[in-house]
Amino acid sequence: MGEQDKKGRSDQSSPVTLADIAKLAGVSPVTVSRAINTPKLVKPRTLEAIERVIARTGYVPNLLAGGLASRRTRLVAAIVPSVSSTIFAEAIEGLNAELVAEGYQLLLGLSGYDQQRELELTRAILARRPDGIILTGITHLKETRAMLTGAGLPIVEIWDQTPSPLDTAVGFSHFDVGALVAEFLLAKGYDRYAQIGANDPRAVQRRDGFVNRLMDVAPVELPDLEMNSPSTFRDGRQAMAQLLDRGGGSLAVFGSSDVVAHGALTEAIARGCRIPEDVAIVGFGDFDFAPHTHPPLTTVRIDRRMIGTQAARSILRKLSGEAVEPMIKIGFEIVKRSSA
Amino acid sequence: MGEQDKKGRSDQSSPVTLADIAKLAGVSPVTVSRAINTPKLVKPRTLEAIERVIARTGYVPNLLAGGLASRRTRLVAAIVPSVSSTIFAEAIEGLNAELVAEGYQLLLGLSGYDQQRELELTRAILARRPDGIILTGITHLKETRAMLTGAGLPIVEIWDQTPSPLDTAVGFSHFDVGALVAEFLLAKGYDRYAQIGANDPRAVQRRDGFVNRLMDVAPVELPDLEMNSPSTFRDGRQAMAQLLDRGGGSLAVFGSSDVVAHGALTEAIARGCRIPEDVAIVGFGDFDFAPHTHPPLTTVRIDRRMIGTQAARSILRKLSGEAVEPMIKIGFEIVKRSSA
DNA sequence: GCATAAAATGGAAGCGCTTTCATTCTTCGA
DNA sequence: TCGAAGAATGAAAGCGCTTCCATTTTATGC
Repeated sequence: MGEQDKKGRSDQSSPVTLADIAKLAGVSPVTVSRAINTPKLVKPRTLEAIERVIARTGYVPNLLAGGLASRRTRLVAAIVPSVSSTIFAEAIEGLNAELVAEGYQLLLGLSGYDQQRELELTRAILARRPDGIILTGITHLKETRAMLTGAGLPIVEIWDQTPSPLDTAVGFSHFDVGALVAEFLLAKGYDRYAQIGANDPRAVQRRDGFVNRLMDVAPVELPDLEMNSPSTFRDGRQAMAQLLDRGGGSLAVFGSSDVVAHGALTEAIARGCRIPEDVAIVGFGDFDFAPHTHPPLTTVRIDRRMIGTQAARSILRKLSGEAVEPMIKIGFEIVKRSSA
Repeated sequence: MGEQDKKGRSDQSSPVTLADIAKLAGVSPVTVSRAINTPKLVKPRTLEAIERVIARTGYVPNLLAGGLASRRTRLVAAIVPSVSSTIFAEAIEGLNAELVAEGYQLLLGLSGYDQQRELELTRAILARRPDGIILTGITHLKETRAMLTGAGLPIVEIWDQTPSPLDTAVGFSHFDVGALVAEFLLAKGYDRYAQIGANDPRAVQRRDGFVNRLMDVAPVELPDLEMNSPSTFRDGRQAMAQLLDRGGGSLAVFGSSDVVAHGALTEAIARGCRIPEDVAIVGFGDFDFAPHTHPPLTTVRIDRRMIGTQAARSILRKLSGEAVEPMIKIGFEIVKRSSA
């Protein structure tokens, strides 16, 4: 079992077509099509006969042909930076669950935080005529935007908030997250405030919100390091080392993700700092490990999965002709543990 | 910008077709097709003219039509249990990178460790006529196997090892992993040996290998808990609690994943056990957090990404008519840290 | 300058399905 | 028993591309 012809002939792939089923069942192709797509339009007796033939032959409809003819592919595409980061993975899971329940399939694109790649992916994806597309973030290349709006399909931008989405957006204000964390830390009172973070647009927004809120209180220190997204444990550790080397009083740090915050935390501990008296750290994302770091990490929680769920619903609703609000907000909250 | 017609008319989606381009460029459709797919068959002058028209009109080829006609979709599907577990996410990333480089797209299916869902996904996926398909594991429903072999496309089963793959497999022996861990723990000498794990086929294989190797030395204890995959931190903690409650001497535990091992470790620490004198723990997967647990987790490392990479290569090679060895083995090794 | 091979191009058919729109069966009230 | 309305079914066309083959153009050698 399982010998695979190497591309040679005898490759009858799916020899059985809808026409074959029709012939075997003694009906016309249209009827078979209806039996599959709109069974209630077919007389029970006929339906049963057709289903029997389908089962017997192992017929698998060709959705390429179907999609070409009907202009509906039941395919929804999503472009995310990465999937090995829990943050996007869970959104994908939520998205997928919702889509599958409605008979849609997920076409995945990974952009690696690269807008040029996002553009190429968009082109490749649009070529498959998905019924809808989901993008991460609200900053895209001009060409990407043009291509997308020209394609005339439902679009959802996730993970961020904007008054002017391409079509629809599901997310929250990263600026507000930064401000909230600043507020939180401010209430506890530290001598120094710093931010450690990556350079993707959303992380930058969080930093800006943080900096902005602290503007009148203290300058926010930034480590002198180039940190590309996704930032790593090592990044966090190095950044913290730098901050600590500068000396000064008690330090409050906002990390652009739990990963980087965990690195920072580890460095602080390694240097014997007392947490959170000498050094306080707040992360972002509430990753799985956050409750289990030493000490447990205070962080910002977002319902990641819900982002995917809502994105799917937006698309699905649009496809069924319902109106959808252009901006769906997702909540966030600080989860207080021991690191701050 | 961005108003989305609600399914109404005026939905000319992609108004421009290959025929339009042909007309505008003053050539026949065939020539445009060649300009896109096999540019070297077209005279430079003509090519340039066509490309200009394409750029000007923003033409995006319809791959549904293309795939239908050519019987090649440049689509590769992958079914994995989940994507929010790093373990599969990284394989997906590796897979995707390799595919994209060759102009292929990834169609993703999430089975949630459910074979019935795997079957449904397989059917839905096959309907899109992918050029190849990747499945997780080597145990599938009879119907799934039948459908797959009948479809006549390259198949790769990943994450496990087998002498009789459906077509090709990329992975390693989970049984051997279990045996290796047993060996490792045995060398250190403990009074009791236990395994904590999930119930997916691969986790079970790891347990069996572990149990088998220890057979002549000591009975391997198992907690009395139902643990569905993916097993959780909480599962690990509870399981360890149970094992510790039973009393007895020093204990060596093999967890079916780093997550569950981390939970176990945490419980042991919470009870004041000395690690690794009183309790030793070995995980599986070498997840990102493994070096950062307290104490750092000893575990089994696999090149997860490479599994994806090799899977993609297998498919790609098959598609280009090259021969591919039916079983590609991926190495694994114990990463010794402080927990064992 | 001409025959010949090679390079470019085009015509026709068809991939496997769905969409009108038309036709044939049923059902049911009068 | 008949006719009308509704339920089932079917015929034909076409979705947008590629394939196969034939035809035209260009380059090459003598």
